[in-house]
Amino acid sequence: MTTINDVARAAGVSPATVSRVFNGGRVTAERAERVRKTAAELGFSPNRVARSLRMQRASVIGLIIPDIENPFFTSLARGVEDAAQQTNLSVVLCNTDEDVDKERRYLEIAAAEQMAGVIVAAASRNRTDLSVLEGRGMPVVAVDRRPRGASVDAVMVDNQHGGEEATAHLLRSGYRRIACIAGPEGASTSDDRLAGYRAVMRDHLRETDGGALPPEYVRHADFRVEGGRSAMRDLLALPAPPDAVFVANNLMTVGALQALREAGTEPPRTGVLSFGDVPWASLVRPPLSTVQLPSYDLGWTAAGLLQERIAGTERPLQTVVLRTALQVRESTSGPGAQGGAARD
Amino acid sequence: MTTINDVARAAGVSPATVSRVFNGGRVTAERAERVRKTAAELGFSPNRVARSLRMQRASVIGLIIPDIENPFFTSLARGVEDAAQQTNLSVVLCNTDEDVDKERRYLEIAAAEQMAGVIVAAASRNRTDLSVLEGRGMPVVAVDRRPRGASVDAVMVDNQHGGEEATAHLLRSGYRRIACIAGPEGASTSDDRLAGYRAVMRDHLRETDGGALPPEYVRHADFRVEGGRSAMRDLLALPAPPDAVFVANNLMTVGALQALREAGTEPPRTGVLSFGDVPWASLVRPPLSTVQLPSYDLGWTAAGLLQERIAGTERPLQTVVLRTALQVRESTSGPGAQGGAARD
DNA sequence: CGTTCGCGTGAAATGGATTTCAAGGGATTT
DNA sequence: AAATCCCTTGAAATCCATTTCACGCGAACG
Repeated sequence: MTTINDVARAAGVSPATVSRVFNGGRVTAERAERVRKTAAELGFSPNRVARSLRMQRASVIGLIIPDIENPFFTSLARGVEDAAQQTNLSVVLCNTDEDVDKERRYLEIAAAEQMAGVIVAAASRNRTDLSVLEGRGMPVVAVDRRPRGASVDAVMVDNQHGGEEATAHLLRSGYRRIACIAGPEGASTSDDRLAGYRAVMRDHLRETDGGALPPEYVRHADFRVEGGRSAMRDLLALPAPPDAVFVANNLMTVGALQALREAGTEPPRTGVLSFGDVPWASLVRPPLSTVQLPSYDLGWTAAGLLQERIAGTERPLQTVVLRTALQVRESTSGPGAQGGAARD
Repeated sequence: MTTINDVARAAGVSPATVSRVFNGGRVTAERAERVRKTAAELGFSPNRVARSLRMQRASVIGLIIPDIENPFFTSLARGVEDAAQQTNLSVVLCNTDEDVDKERRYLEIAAAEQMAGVIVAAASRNRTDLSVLEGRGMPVVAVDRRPRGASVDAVMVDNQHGGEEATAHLLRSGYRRIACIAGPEGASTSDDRLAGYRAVMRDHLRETDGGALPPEYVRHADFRVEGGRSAMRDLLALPAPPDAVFVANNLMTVGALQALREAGTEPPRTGVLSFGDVPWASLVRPPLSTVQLPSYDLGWTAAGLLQERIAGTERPLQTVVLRTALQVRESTSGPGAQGGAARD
């Protein structure tokens, strides 16, 4: 491998000068040209490891996500990548598999590799511990979930608003007995969505004198396919089953749809509104309305904040909240569309 | 940050001894214990950057894939990751977006970061150039596609066999006019699958005196959703449209299904067999049979080969070919199942 | 004309771990 | 008792780019 010294010798200058040529130091034009030419001839590219060691910082940022197979996170990753490319930072992706231990290992690696910064979608709000990084003063941005007690910039989704939007849409479509399959209790991503659902339902019931929200209409599951499926089964087994359901994440929606199919009451007979885009939603028949998460923008924005920090800005900690967007996909929506026909 | 020197001073030994304690050198038990204790107290962990610089090799392997949003590659990534974890190598993922330039940048980064090795699913068989890595003697394993002219270990899928299996299954299910939506001409992953299709169809037609395979039954598309959709539309517009189609990758299958839905001839009226698992296939109604790609094992095997190379084995270059597995998912399969009923 | 300022330059220090080499000490062999 | 050997240990070299510091030269200024 050709080093900076080889280039220096060949060009008849000192290594310092070569370094300056590549890093914007002051060098006379004539020399700079000579160095560049020699470097090109020798196929020199600076050794990033040596540079990182000296600079105490690598030109790599870490992106730590809990589930690489969830399209939400891959789309987020694309956002980060595209934003990072603008400053010549490269992104390395680490998949924690929702495992706090695995996550800790990756956080340690990020620290030990002296990455320029880390964007982390925490595996757990309680148990994820960012102190390894904070202790070293490493720039960190949390996305989607902000670990408790962490003093970091964050980019979040307006989950409550999304929950409201989703529930309101189901009401508008004519459904009335609307249930909710929420995520794990205590997870803020789930609690906020649920709060949005509750708020809209409460208002609606008050206006229509509809009584109270049946407590059994709220189920907690684990954000996974299986959990959504069994929660939906439970709901369908109720004496007064719901005519629609707001599902708090995409994977559980897949499960809920499976349960509905088994029971033969698929949408639009039973309304389904998913929080988060269901992968390949176009394949689902009929098409499903969803609350779209701004996953790409989440990543893009987080990368932006991180780069500001890396550049050394001193602005106070910042939390950016991005809104969801309702995507209506039903051609003929509402319980009447098929339900009515079935009654004939 | 506490360094190896801090530990050495605190423990009253030389840095060399501390290094030996952590890297399996010979140190008397009593001293080793003291060093370990001091290191723990000081919270010392070796600086990976410095280590990489000295060792001329990082403890990281690069995994370069063309599309992080394709479940095939994410599953492959999981395989690599799980295998790598066993030797304390960490995996960094780079997404090339099927873009040869972006890929080249990542290859250069891998070289400059002195990664221990690279697993690459090439963006292009012709234009991907691994010489940056080969020049430095860096261990490389190709997965899924082997770039032309590269002297590297490889792990491939038995694409021809998969194509045969798929086509034979459609025949067994009772379909006769079977078309094929292949990938881009020249891509080996596509050509081999197509070859499998052709071989089985030729045999079948010969046996049944069915004449020649209509050339218009073979369409080439781009391995993407849109391509699959328009290819399927073209097929349906033929004077004698096929009654089944073998689609050469998962994304095009999604497109083909969309086109079939538009035309109202969804499976099983028109048979569909996808090469590669269709994501969330359980949502598709009715369930789809697929040729399962051993994506996870592809990754796992590649990581194994890579680790052998990293360890310095001298065995000759090796290509491992993994077989596909037909996954039958139809409950009532074949054109008669619904087609017959419709005729009544 | 002498001083100051600014700029370009190279020598050398720096970052932190690994590894070679030589030396020292204890045990074993002759 | 002397010679040999093996094992442990630390000093110092090494990996390579960046950056500080000091020097020297030419221009500008008093």
